[in-house]
Amino acid sequence: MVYNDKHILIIETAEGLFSKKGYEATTVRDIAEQAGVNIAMISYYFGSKEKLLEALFNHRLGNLKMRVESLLKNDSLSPVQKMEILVDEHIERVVRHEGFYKIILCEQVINKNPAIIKTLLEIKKRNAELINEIIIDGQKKGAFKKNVDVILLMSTMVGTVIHGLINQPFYREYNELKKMPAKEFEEMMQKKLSVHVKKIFKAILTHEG
Amino acid sequence: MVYNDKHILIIETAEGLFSKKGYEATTVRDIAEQAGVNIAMISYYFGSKEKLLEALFNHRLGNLKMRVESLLKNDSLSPVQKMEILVDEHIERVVRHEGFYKIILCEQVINKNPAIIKTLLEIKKRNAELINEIIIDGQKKGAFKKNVDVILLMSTMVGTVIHGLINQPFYREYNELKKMPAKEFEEMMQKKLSVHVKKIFKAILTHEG
DNA sequence: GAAAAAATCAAACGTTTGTTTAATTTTGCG
DNA sequence: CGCAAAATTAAACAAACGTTTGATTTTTTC
Repeated sequence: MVYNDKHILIIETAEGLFSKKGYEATTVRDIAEQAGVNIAMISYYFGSKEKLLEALFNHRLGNLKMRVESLLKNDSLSPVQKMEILVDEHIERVVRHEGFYKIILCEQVINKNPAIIKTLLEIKKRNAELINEIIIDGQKKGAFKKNVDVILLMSTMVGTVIHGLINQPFYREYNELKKMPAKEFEEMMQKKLSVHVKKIFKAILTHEG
Repeated sequence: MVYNDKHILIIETAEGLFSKKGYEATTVRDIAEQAGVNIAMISYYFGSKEKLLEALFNHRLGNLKMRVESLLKNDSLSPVQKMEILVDEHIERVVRHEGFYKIILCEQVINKNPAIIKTLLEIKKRNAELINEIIIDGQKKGAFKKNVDVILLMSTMVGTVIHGLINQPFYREYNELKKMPAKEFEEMMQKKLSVHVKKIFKAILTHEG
């Protein structure tokens, strides 16, 4: 399925509403009004509200050819460097599409749509295998420890980043940063998350000291 | 507000459905049927579906007098020990009420109910201050590093644990543990999470060698 | 430029939603 | 018991939901 401009307008309008109000609480009338299209267009283009959600997942995850996958083959990078790029890549993606990753978070818990479940599972599996390859390479080179739990490592990365973003308003309040401009704060948070997660990865993976 | 047996039956039935299907997708008819009560009882007892959600948050978080708070005053425990107890306490709570913590996860993103937002913010603030006290104590005693980001530390703990639980089915598949009995797997996962998060905490907090 | 296809629209569709009503049963108390 | 309060019920409520219809406009194709 290839989407034209109007498809994408509707999809991304829906994305914004789904992420703010949740999928179920968002009505097709909401979406149509905010996108400036007739209500019937959503069924006309996508078939149903649920198919629209599938289309959103398709739009955001369909061509997810990770830049990162090429660097795996790059022998000039150390396992540690590869891990750092992987972390930054993930953080950048979640920051750029924060709304969508909030939707994923909720739909992972709630959703029973087989197509969406399958998509998410495939991505997780691919990421786990990618990370595992780097880890095994690092272990062979003596840089990484034995007995690394790949899924727990991923859970920490994904969980830390999305919770860091969800906690942003609380972070501002707790650290008395309410006056900081949004843009500046966002960049600071991205940098802090990057340093934080990398530090965790090093602690779990490497024999530092 | 004090809840009788029927209140609690309805609240906990709703909890199960909310956590599986989401708040919006769960109907009061679902709840009434599964709880074995008449549909009108929900409005009669709680006023509305939304008030029922508030009652659930009240029920689970209202008397959340942390066992943990007493140990803070306990001078016979080291800061590291306190942190370990704190981590285990959190994991145990989330494992025991996995459904409820899934609801929190989603409602944090979606919900705009002022009472719920306020409750969650207060708990976060109290937890942050509790953790911060332990950290400051650990720093004074020379056991902990300077410049610890409390909110990021919390985000890692909370995010890792809930994502670990969400990823359980994937964990089983990826690690080929499908045949392991549910009970045994759950205990293993809880133990793994405990070790994993504690390791992270030590790496971020202490000057290990 | 005429015919065909695609896009857009207002209106209506049947369902389902949370909530309320009004009648009835059960409970608690003097 | 007797009576008031609480609990429970089936039925009805209006509102909102996702979707469809059928007419109309716009675009594409030859």
